[in-house]
Amino acid sequence: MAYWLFKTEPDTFSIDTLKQMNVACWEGVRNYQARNMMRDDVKVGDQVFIYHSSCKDIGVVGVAKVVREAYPDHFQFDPDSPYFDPKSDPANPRWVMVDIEYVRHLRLVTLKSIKVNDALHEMPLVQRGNRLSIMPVTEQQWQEVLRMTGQF
DNA sequence: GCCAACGTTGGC
DNA sequence: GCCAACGTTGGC
Repeated sequence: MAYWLFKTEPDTFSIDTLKQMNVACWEGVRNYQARNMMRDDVKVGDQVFIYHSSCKDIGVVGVAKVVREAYPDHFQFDPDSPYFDPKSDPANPRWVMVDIEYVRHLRLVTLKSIKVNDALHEMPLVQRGNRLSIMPVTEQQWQEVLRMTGQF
């Protein structure tokens, strides 16, 4: 079982929305590196940190788990969707999504606190210029973030 | 709102 | 294949 971190802007989709829906598809990833990880490496049962970006309280806010592996993201074919990609061929879809299920909220672990934690300085999240919306998390990093919540 | 960093696009 | 222009991300 692997660990991941998924970024989301809470104004668009938050951990609270995920809790309400219980299971949600993770649509709208339009970056090849992130897509390749979703397509090849994200497996049912993997655990996911939900991270809020571009907002007041930036950081890790909860946990989800993967319940369905990569399948075509249908929003790429919807001209009314912000995720529409006119260059994607329906016979060979360019973008995929996975489904995740809500597990729990966490006490906010801020980006600021992650940045100053030596045990976490190798997380792609805090590496210079990183903009990946989906990234792997090691077992040690996962445990350290959970520890930082003070809940475990 | 600003802007640094980075990915993508398209002309050549 | 190069690279300048452009668009996006995302913290501040």
